[in-house]
Amino acid sequence: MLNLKRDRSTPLYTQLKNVIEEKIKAGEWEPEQQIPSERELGKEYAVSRITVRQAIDLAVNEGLLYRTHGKGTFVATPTIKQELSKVDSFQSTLSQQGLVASTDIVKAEMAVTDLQLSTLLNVEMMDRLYNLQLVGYGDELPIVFYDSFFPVDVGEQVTEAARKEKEAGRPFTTLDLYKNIPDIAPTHSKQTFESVLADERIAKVLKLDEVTPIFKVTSIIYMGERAIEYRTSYYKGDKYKFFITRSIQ
Amino acid sequence: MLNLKRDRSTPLYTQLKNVIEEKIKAGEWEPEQQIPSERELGKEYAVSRITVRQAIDLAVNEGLLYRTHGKGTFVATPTIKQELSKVDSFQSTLSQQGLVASTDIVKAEMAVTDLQLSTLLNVEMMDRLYNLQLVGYGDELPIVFYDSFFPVDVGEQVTEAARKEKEAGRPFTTLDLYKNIPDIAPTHSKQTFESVLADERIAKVLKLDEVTPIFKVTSIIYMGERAIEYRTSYYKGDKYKFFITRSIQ
DNA sequence: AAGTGGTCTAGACCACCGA
DNA sequence: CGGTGGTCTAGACCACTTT
Repeated sequence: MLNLKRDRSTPLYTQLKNVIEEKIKAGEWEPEQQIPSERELGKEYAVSRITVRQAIDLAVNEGLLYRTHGKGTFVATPTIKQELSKVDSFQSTLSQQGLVASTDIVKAEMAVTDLQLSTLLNVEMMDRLYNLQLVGYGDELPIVFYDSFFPVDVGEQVTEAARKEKEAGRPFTTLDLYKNIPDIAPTHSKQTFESVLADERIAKVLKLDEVTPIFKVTSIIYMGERAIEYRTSYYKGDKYKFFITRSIQ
Repeated sequence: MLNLKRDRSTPLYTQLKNVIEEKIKAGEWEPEQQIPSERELGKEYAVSRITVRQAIDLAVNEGLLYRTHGKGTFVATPTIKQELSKVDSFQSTLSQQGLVASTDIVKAEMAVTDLQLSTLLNVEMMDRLYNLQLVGYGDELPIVFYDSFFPVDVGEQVTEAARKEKEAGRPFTTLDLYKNIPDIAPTHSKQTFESVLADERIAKVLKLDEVTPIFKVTSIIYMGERAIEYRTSYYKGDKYKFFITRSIQ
C-alpha cells in the first residue's frame, strides 16, 4: 500500500497530505468520520509517525481535519479556515511564482518623465523613464495588470530579464526578475491598497465586460534609500485575495 | 543556560517560543537580525533540534520570525504591524485626514452558532456566539462596517467595554477595546484583503446609492493559539487606503 | 567545505479518552 | 485497560547558501 515515492522535489508529508485531501474530496472519508490513527497511516504508507504528523499538521492547518487528544483525527466539515488558507499568500504574490500561470509583456519602452515620477525616482526631468507593462494570467484568464516605471538603467536590465523569462515560458513578476539581475537587490517596498472600479483602460486589458471591483496596489520599491521602481498593479477583485499575518502590540 | 523546565503543563517548545518572543520584544534580537541556528539553540537550551523547530514554527506562524533555506532564521520586520495597526486605529487614520471620527453600536447580541464559526472559534455547537456590529463614521458619514463574532465570554466583555467608550463619546474599534480588558490580550491576527462590490446589506449600512467598490477585510484575531474573534470589515473603497512597508528577502 | 534549514527515521514516555 | 494524539530524543541525509 505504499503509493508514496521518495522524490526530493515533493516531500513525503506533502504527498501524504495530498492523498488525504483526495480521499476527502472523493468522499471516501466523510465529514466527522474518524480517519486511521497516525500509527496506522505510518504503517500503511511505510513512513514514520512524525512524517504522518507533518502531513496531518498541514491538513489541519488547511481546515481539512481536526484532532482530539485521546480520541483520534477526524474529517472537518468545510470551514472558513479552509477558505482562508486557499487565499493567495501575500509573500507568494511578492516573491514566489505562485498561482500566476503565465505572464505577457504588453509594453516595454521609454516613456516621458512626469514631474511626480521623476521626483520619486530621483532622476532629472531631461532623463527618460522606462515603462514596463505586464499581464499575469491564471488559467488563460488575465487576472492582474502591472504598470511599472523605472530609471532607464534599471528598466533596461529588468526588461532584458523579462524577455528571457518570457522566452523560457516561465511566469514572473518584476520582483522575480530582480533575482536575475546581480546589481539590483530590492530591500523593501511601500505599498498602498485600495478598492476601486475598473476604468476603461483596465477593463480592456483584463477583458472585463461589466462593472468589476479592482484591487489597486501602488508600490514603490527601494534598494536602500534609492527608489528603483514605481508600480501600479490592478488585480481582479473576484479572483484575488491578499493574506497577511501580523502581531499585535 | 537552560532556563526551560520539564513541566507537563507547558511544553518545552512553547516555553522556548516565549523566550524567543521576549528576546525580540526586549530588543535583544533586532529586526532582520539572524538568530542562532536551530542546532545552537538546541545546545543552549538543552533540547533537541526538533523541539527547537517546533518553537520556531510557532514563532513563524505568528509572524515573529522567518526562515530562509541555507541562510538562517531571522527576526521579521515589525514595520508591517506598526503601519497596519495604525490603520486599525480608526481615530488616528481619520483625524490625519481632518475628519471627525465616531463609532456607533449597531447590534450587540447573542447569535446562533453556525458550524463554521464554532469550529473556528473552538466552541461547542450548543454554545452560543456573541455578535457585535459597529459602524465607524468620519464627519457624520459612515465609512466602515465591522461585523464581529466572539465566544460568549469574550463577547460580553468586549461589548461592555464598547458601551463605556460609546458613552464617553470616544471612537473605537474592537482592537481598541481589548486594551481596556485586562484578561484579553490579542497576540496576532490573520487577515485577508479583497475588493468586492457592496451588496444590499452593506449598501444600506454604509448609505450607498450607487455601485461602490468595497474593501473587505476578513480577520481572525488570536490570543496565543486561541481564536478570540472572527471579524469581517467593510471599508468604503473611495474613502480608505491601507498602507504598509515591508522588507524584501 | 562548512553551515544552514528541510526532511525523515525508530523509538520513547506522557496525558487523555472510552470500554 | 488499550488506543489515541502530544511531546521529545538522538541521530541521519539532503538541498541550499556562503566562504
